[in-house]
Amino acid sequence: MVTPELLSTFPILKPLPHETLSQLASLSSLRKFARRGIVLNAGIHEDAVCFLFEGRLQGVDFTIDGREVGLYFVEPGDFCGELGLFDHGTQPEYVIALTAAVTVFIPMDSLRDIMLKQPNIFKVLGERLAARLRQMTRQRSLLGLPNISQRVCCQLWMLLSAKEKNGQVPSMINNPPTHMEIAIMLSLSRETVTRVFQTLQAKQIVKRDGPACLLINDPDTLQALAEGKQEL
Amino acid sequence: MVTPELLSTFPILKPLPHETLSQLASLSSLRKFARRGIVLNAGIHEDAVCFLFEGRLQGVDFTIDGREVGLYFVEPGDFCGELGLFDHGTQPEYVIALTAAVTVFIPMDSLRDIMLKQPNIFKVLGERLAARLRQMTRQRSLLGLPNISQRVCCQLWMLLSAKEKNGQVPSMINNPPTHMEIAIMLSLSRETVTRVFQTLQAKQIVKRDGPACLLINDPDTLQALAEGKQEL
DNA sequence: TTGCCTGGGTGATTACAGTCACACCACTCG
DNA sequence: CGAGTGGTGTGACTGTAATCACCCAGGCAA
Repeated sequence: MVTPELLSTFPILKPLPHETLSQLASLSSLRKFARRGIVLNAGIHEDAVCFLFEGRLQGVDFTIDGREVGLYFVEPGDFCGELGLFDHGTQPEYVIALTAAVTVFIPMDSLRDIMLKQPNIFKVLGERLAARLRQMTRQRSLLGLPNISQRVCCQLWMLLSAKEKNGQVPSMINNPPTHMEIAIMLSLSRETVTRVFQTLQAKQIVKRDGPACLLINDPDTLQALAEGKQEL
Repeated sequence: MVTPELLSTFPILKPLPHETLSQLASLSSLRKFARRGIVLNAGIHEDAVCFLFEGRLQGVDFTIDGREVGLYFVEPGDFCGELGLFDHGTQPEYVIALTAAVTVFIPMDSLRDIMLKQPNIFKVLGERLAARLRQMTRQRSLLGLPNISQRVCCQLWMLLSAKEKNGQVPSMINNPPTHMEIAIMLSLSRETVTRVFQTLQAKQIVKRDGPACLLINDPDTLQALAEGKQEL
């Protein structure tokens, strides 16, 4: 079902010897999810790490009063649910499928064994953890912004890749998050996000190009807005 | 200046052989900070990890518009600035002293060497990173709460130790954060925090016991408020 | 003693984001 | 085909937290 070749498409597993990959592959399982499917459950000991092959996932938490909170996105080639590798703890947040998704579940125990034996893998996993922490810190400081349109613009700006920021390629966001998804990432209401987008479109700063693409016409202005140098 | 004995008071360093500790100690330096002193700078490659011996530190970030954002506290025996150990990156957030503080700075390179040689230390550091990630996730979901008093109560609840929550010891918070410090952790204004505290005091749920201690008279009600089961 | 600073307390005012209520459009799936 | 659904667009209304302005008490230094 899962081949070593499939596993080696994931950057983090690529350096592993073929033999190890074969072994891992035999233990892993391919799992598909429909849109809105629950990939990982919060609060329980998930026994596998989830590698994303196709689609888009999102880590979400819920406040005590049941409100959804968006934490991060998972893109193809990336993985999630790895925290238990380090501390044997429970999965801290839910992971849901934003689109139909194809994933590979690799048993956590096996992966942990490999990680402890292969310092380079351990190292890469540590780096990943560090990166996630950095990302959360950035996201947290976003939430501190009192100006709401700035918050939205900042989030939009963070969704752009480094390349696009340099103007090396025309800026666009493929399969952009829905207004609702942006809203829960920023602790805003959906309507508020819609209204900000309306203004951005009216000012020709962004433009919808079909439902699956958002063109950023004027990245410079967007950046200025994100940095609070300009008012919307 | 720094003795191996001093280093071994830190739980994470305790398991290290005396020889290693001596070596580390000779490379480390003792640094004292006044209240409001900057312990670690954001955005630069800090070349040491900071271990806290006495006092209380706080990780803070700043939004683009200069607003302060409280991230986490560091208590004696704990450390901060360890992210670079994993990814050689820059320090993501500032760390400032909330009170006068005594710290030991251990060079990051030496610590990284030790960590890579001693898997058990690597493991503990990984656990720490995981714990911080979990804590940030909890804090993030706090910020999603639309009801402001609930947010404050939830934060207060998180500041209580597990023991105190079980009612094994009388609940109190020593050297509680100032209203301002709570405000920046929750993205609120100082006045709003004060008003919530006023209400809590009027309802005998909490009580000031001098400037250095906050008594929690009624932990159960506090918990109910934090969980939104009760309105303030 | 007199400042001076920090932390806390309080009212009046106001901006503004949430909420609710709809309408609209593009789908897809029986 | 129509029904249903998910994403979006918009107005009216309202609650509420930020802001501003001020006061007070305690600690500390000169």
